[in-house]
Amino acid sequence: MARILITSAIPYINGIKHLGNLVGSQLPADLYARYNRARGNEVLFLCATDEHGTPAELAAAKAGKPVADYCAEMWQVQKDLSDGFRLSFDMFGRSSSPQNHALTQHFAGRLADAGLIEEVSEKQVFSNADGRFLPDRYIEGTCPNCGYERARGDQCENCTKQLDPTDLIDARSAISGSTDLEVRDTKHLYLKQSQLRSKLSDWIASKHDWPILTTSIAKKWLNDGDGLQDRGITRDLDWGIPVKRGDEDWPGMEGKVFYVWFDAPIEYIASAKEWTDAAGRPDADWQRWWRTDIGADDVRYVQFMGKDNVPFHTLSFPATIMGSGEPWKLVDYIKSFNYLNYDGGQFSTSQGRGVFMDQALEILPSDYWRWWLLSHAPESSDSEFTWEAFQQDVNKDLADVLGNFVSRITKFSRAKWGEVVPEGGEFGPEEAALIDDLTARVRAYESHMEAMEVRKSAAELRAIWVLGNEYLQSVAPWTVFKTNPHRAAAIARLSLNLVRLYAVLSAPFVPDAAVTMLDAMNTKDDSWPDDVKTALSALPAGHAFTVPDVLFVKIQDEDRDIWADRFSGERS
RNA sequence: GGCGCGGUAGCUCAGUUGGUUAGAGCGAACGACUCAUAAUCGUUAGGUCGGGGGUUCAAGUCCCCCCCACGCCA
Repeated sequence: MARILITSAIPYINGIKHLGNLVGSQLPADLYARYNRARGNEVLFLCATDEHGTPAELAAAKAGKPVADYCAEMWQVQKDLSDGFRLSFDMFGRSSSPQNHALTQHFAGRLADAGLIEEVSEKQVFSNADGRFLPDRYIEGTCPNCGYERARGDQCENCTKQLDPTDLIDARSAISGSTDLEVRDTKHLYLKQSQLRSKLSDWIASKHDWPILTTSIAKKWLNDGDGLQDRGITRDLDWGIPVKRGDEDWPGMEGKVFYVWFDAPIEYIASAKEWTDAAGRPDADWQRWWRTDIGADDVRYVQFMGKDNVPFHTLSFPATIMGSGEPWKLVDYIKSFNYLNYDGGQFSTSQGRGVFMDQALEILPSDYWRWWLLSHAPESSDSEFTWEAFQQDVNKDLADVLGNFVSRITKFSRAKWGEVVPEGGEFGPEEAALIDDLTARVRAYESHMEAMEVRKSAAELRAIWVLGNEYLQSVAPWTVFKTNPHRAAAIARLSLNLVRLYAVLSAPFVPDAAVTMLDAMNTKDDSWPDDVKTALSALPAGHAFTVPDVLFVKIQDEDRDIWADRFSGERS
C-alpha cells in the first residue's frame, strides 16, 4: 500500500473562489485523493485558507470587523463551500493557526542559524492618516512617464512602466486617499535564496517527469537576469505571524510580521499538525507524513496548483525547506493547471465575473460541476466555460449515458422480476466480450488516473459507461425475454452488477451519484474491480435492489438562458 | 520587447521516440431498437493538421522564418 500526501494550493481568505480557482487545484486534487483511497492507498489530503496580508486587513476594515473575526467567518464560509463540492480534505486548516505560527517561527530560526537570513534597511512609505506602512501597490499617484493619474506604486497600468512609489507625482494612499505620506526607514529580513540557487537548480533538473509548464517556469526564475533573487520575508503589518527566531524574540524586529508568501506554504505542514491536534493524537502521527527521518521517506508528495503558483512551489517553499537543514519532505510531483476562461473572457474575482462556488451550488448539485470542470480541466492550455457547452455535455454524459443506463436496467428488471437480482440463465460470448472490453478500459482508466491525466480519465470513464449501453442494445433483453426469459435474466443480472461497478469507478468524479447508485443496489461493497469478472458477480441472484430517482435531471434550455443572463455581468 | 503554452474536422480536444488511407466525443444527416430521463445503438458526411521554406525514402510529429490567440515577466 502506497502512502500519498496531497496538497492543494491554499485559497486566499478574502472572498469566495470562482470555478476557475476550483478546477485549477482543489478539484483535481480531490479527484486524485478519492481515487487513491479507492485503490486502498493511504492518503493524507490537506488544504487550508491563506489568511495573512493587506487584502485581508482591508476587506475586514470594509466589513467593519476585526481582521481575526473576519477571517474566522470567511474560513467557515469557505469550509462550507468545500464541503458542498465534496472536497474530501482530511484537514482544512488556517494559515493563522497557532501551529503555523510556531512552525513559521521555527523555520525562520533555522534559516537564520544557517546564515540564510539577512537584515536589510530600506525606505518605505508610511501613511500618517492610515497609521501604517503602505505596500507599493496601495500607493496611487500620477505617473511621471505618461501622466496617468491612477498609477500604482509598483507599476503604471497605463504605460506599464515599472515604478518606485517615490516616483509618483501627488502620491496618495489607495486606502484612505490621504496625501499625508512620508518615507521612513524600516528594517526587514531577507531570505538569501540566491545562496540556494545551485541546490535548487540541481533539484529541478532531476525532475524529468514534471510537466514542461512546471519546470520551464522554475528554470526561468532560476536563470533569468541575475538569477534567483533574495526576497523579503517580513512586513510592517499587524495581522500576521510575529517575527521570532524560533521561540526567541528577534531584536529589531518588534512589531513586524512574516510576509504572507513565507508563511502560507508552511501551512501545508502546519495543517497536518492541526489535523492530529484536533483529534488529540500525538505529533508522530503527522510527522510520519512530513519528516523523512521519522517515517515519511516512503511518502509520495503531490501538489496541485494553478500556473501562477508554480514559482512559489518550485523555488520559494523548497528554499525554505532545504535551507532549514532539517529532513522535511520535499514535493515529488507538481501538477499545474492553466486557466479556465468564462464565456469569452477571464473569470475575475476582483470584477466578480463568472460563476462563483456559492452560486454554482445554488443552481445545481456539485456532481454536475465536478464532472464538467474535471472533464474540461485546463491541462494543456486554457479552456473555456460556456453555458451551451456545459448544458450539452452534462445532459449527454451524465443524464443520457450514465443516468439513463441505470434507469433503463433497473426499471426493466423491476418490471420483469421485481426488485430483486434475477436468477437463472447462462453467460455467453457477449458477456465474455463485454468483460474483456471493460477490463481493458478499466486498466486504461487506472493508468490515466495514476498519471493525473484528468481529461483522459474522464473520457475513459465515459467510454466505460457507453459499454453498458452498447451491451444492452446488442443483447436486447426486452426481446430475448419473450422467447428465453432465463437468458434475459442473466443479462439483467450482469447489468445490475454493472450499476455497482459504475458507482465504484465513478465515485472520484461524481461522489454523490455514486452513493445513490450503491444505495439503490442495496450494497456497501465499494471495492475496486481489480478483476472485472469477479466484480460483476458481487450482487448475487436474489439480492434486493431499488429503482433510484432520476440520477441527473437534465438542464433545460430555459434554465440555461436564465443562468447565462444572470451570470453575464458582474457579481452584485 | 523577452519568454512560455497553444493554433489539428462546425465545437471541445487526442495524436507516443517522424512511418501504412490523420483519430475521439459533441453537433449534423440517415437507419435500427423500444427496456429507459423524446433516452440508447449503428452508419455516413466533414480536415491541403495557422502560412511559407528546408531536412528525409517518409513530417501534424524535426529545423528556420512569419502570422494569430492567450498567459507570464520586464
